[in-house]
Amino acid sequence: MSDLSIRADVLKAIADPTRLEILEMLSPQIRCNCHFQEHLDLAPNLLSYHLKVLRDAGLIVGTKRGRWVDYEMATDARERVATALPDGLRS
Amino acid sequence: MSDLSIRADVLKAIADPTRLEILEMLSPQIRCNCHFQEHLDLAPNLLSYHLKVLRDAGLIVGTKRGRWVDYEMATDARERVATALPDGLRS
DNA sequence: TCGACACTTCAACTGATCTTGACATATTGA
DNA sequence: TCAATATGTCAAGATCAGTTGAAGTGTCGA
Repeated sequence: MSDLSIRADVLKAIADPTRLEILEMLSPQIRCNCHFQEHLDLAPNLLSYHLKVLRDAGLIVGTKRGRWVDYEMATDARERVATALPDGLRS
Repeated sequence: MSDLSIRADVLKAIADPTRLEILEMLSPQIRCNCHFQEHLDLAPNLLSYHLKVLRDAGLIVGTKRGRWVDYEMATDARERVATALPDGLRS
């Protein structure tokens, strides 16, 4: 996997309206899956899919708590995104 | 078109290895299409397609110069991307 | 231990995006 | 003007991501 592909994958993970909304909700709070469920008119399995894309990209981390899962932004999420962006577009 | 979709579209435009490479080449130089042609082992029409995606997203601007086209980063490209990013991931 | 609940995984479908090849346009130099 | 060059457009096919419904896993309380 080339460096460029990895960077593209991180950006692809963010480049979706639903996932943008999830990420907004996680800045800077920790949220349980059920919170998204309530606010995002989305089938539970579809929500699970989008969370998995964000997890796989290393942008969020999920922690099981009983029968729930809490999600939070990964500590290096911001850095990951900054690295993925092309030089001239980093703010 | 919702705000989230627009933001997602800007990010989608960047979220591709070829287009990331094009954007790198444009930071901060102006390049003619032929420059990409030389450095990006890509069919000319395919290159044209990727440049169009970036143009449509408002991230680059093309200027005809004789039979060539010069491309440069749009002046507000950085701002566009910063706006598209979710709150917690802006650097 | 059983059923309900929260969440995830899987396989199939659909629509979007990427890629290709053929063709179109516009500019330059012979 | 004509051929060559640089770039762009179009339509078709291939590939990938999002969505759906059904089935699976693990946890809790009765």
